[in-house]
Amino acid sequence: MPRPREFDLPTAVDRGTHLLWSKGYEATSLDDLLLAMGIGKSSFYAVFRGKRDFLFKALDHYSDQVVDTLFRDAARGSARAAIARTFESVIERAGMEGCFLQNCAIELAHRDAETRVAVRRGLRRLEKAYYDTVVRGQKTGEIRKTADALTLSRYLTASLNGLQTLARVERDRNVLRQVAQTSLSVLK
Amino acid sequence: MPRPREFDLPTAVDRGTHLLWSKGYEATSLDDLLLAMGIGKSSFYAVFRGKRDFLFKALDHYSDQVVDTLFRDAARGSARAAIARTFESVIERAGMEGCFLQNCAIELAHRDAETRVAVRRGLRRLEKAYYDTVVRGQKTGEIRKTADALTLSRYLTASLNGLQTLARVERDRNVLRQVAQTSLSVLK
DNA sequence: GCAATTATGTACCGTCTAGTACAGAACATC
DNA sequence: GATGTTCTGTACTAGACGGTACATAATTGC
Repeated sequence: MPRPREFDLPTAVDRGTHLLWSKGYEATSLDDLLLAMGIGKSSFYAVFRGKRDFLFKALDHYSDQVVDTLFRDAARGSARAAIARTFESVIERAGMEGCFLQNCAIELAHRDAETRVAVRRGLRRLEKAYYDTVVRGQKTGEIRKTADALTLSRYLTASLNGLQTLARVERDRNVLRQVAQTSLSVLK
Repeated sequence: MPRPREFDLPTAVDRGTHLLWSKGYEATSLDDLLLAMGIGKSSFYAVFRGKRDFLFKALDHYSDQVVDTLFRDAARGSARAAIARTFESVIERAGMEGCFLQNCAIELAHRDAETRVAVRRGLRRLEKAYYDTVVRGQKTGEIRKTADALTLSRYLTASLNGLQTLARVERDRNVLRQVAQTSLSVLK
């Protein structure tokens, strides 16, 4: 009975997410968003309550993906190397759009409780991925056992975000690598 | 001959800076800005070329102040304690407006070259303050001499920004303190 | 008090904003 | 092919946006 929608919703969400991610929430107009998603206004409002509502969907969508991307193949091989790879991938993308979670944390979280919750949920997932890897590294002896795994995972999450900030203005990848190396030296 | 302006320019700049700092550039309208600064449009455009021009003035103004504030009395007493105090003052202001330099780095730096330059200049000042303190600490033996002072100062700048990000969504100050302590453990 | 000069308030410009209303097109069922 | 349902393009709203133009008010030197 119902006519099926013409566009692919996951694809549209993915495209819209990337736009909010790279341009920021306030700087992105609804028309920008629709153009990037490749859909019309009516279709958009048929699925989402508005721009703000879409932001939460985008944050969830991003959170789903980022951990998978950063921690691909993290379960095998060296735990320290897996963690180092997450830092390296930030360095590779220096000067680009950064981390959507951090962007929203900085732009919106201090004045919007709902966004704060969504960002926190995403950062917790990242923290959890670090935690699992740290625990594994502590078992194999790669990572010192004198430090609390939970604290270390939070420290790594914060350090990654610090590196992201620096990567916005610092183009010299060797500088970023030295900073990353210093951050990771805590694990030894 | 010329009629003197009615408002105090430094005060107006300071107020405007604080608004851009707390609300973000895109989310702040020119009218918001004028209201906060307590001046009219004509007066504003008589002094600044526009909203964007004011941003640069605000960034410079902020950069002048933030280092002074964070490193007040940093030259005397323990160097490690002075650095720890900068982290502590971030923790005290958890959930608030964060660091204007980081905010602009995240919101604007990747798509605006001029802002990037202004932010980098500000972060370099912070880095320099850390550098001086680290060098002093290394002389007194408080901070290990095996690490390069310049790298350490960059690491501290990045770590402070990482803590700022976490402080946007994490209200538990003990968690933030543990992360800060882990960051500072690199100095030993 | 007068003229010269400059700061300021206000009205205005065209453009863009998020969001709504609605007509018509496209599909599934029968 | 008719009918009912849903999707989608377009026109529209009311207001906000950054920025400009200009008349008026306020101060100075004389």
